Amino acid sequence: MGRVSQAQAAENRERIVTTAARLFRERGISGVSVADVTAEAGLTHGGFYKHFASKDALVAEAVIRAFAEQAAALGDTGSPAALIDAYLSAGHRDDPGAGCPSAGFGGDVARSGGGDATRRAYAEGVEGFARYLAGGDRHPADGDRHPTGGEDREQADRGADAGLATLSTMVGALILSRATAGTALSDRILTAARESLGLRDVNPVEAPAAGG
Amino acid sequence: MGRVSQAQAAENRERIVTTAARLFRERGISGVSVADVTAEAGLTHGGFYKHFASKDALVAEAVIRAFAEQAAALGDTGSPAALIDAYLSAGHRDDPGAGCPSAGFGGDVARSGGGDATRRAYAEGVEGFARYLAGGDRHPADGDRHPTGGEDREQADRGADAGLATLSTMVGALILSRATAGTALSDRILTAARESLGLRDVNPVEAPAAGG
DNA sequence: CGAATTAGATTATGACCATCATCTAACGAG
DNA sequence: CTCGTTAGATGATGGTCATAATCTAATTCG
Repeated sequence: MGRVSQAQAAENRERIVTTAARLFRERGISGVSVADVTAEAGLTHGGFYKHFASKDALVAEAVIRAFAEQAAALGDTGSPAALIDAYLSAGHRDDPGAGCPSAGFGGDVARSGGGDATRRAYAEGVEGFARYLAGGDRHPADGDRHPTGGEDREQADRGADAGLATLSTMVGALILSRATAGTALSDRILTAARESLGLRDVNPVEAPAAGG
Repeated sequence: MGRVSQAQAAENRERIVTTAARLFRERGISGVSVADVTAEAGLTHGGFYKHFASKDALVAEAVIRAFAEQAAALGDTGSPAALIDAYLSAGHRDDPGAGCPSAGFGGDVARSGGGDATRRAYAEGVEGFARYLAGGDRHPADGDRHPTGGEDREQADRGADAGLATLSTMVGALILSRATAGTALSDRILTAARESLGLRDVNPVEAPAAGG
């Protein structure tokens, strides 16, 4: 139809980004069309290019949004162990649309899906999440910079690298368990990764979905 | 043009599968058309359906082929440490077409790309590779069955789970490093995973491409 | 040698896609 | 109240895709 209030337009744009962040993680970037996103957001595809310059521009914003959602959810999680517990769960495996963007976008971004802005946003998000996993006190949404001073740089880097290794295990296990979902192997992968990361398997694989 | 000898036809089919196994890993399953594959194999897309029932059927065969190639290459590699060394290298990161199928097909298979036969082939390949990583003496191409007897089942499962955790770290690091290629983070991910898996970093990230 | 077979080329089909031009009606500034 | 602005709908464009029918010529078998 015709026009809509600025507030309504902003809300519509917001809904497009949020919907895209979910759909792209669920079905992959190339598996979701602009029409899919706008339809799911309750619009037609016509007005899309009044809001975004291209599909790639939306992808970049969706990646940023997904990492922001994850960062916000991380604040709610208690210990690192609790995070890993939720991350390596059947719930998280079965709900990629609300799940970890590092895992959900990884394969597509590797094939340069979404363009350069997307790649940069993704790398920043991964680095922030790894820093959080390393026990860094910095909020993961703070960006991609190291502590400016060189004082405890070595210490920070050591921690960051431990975070990157932990993240690799988590992302790899999640992707493998998703790709083998429905087989016995899928649960075994989650359990193996949980034990490898120090979770004595109190409550095995079943657990609620992780925010990221 | 017209017809071709049975030997030539078999060779053409073979080349289609081999080409597909490479292209799908490089650009993703949905990023490669039937015409792309046949053209790269030196044919036109017309005769494709004389060889395969559908694109999905080709995908399933390509997955099987990729895992078979990997299994063959594993025989050449020396120690497990040497394998991990080659796996978590810049060369492997930058050559996905010849690289690990567990990582290369993971994202696409998770979204049910390729159909059920593909998913089954993928799960078998992953399990075989994990068993190899666990130090299992069984050749990874042998399939997906556990030792039939229950005698050392627990021992075997413990080893298998260790293999699954190691594989998760390797696959996750490879995918993350590919998605962040071109940034400093990419190399740091590989290094962190190497150290986490017990490789004292004699020769850092540079190394020849891995067969798997 | 001759006929049935069939690999591969040509061409067509129907579906989908990103992007854009155009239309229209409501919003918001004056 | 009025009119320029613009969100969003409609519809078109040019492209790509998987799949398939048809045609051809070479091969292989009798």
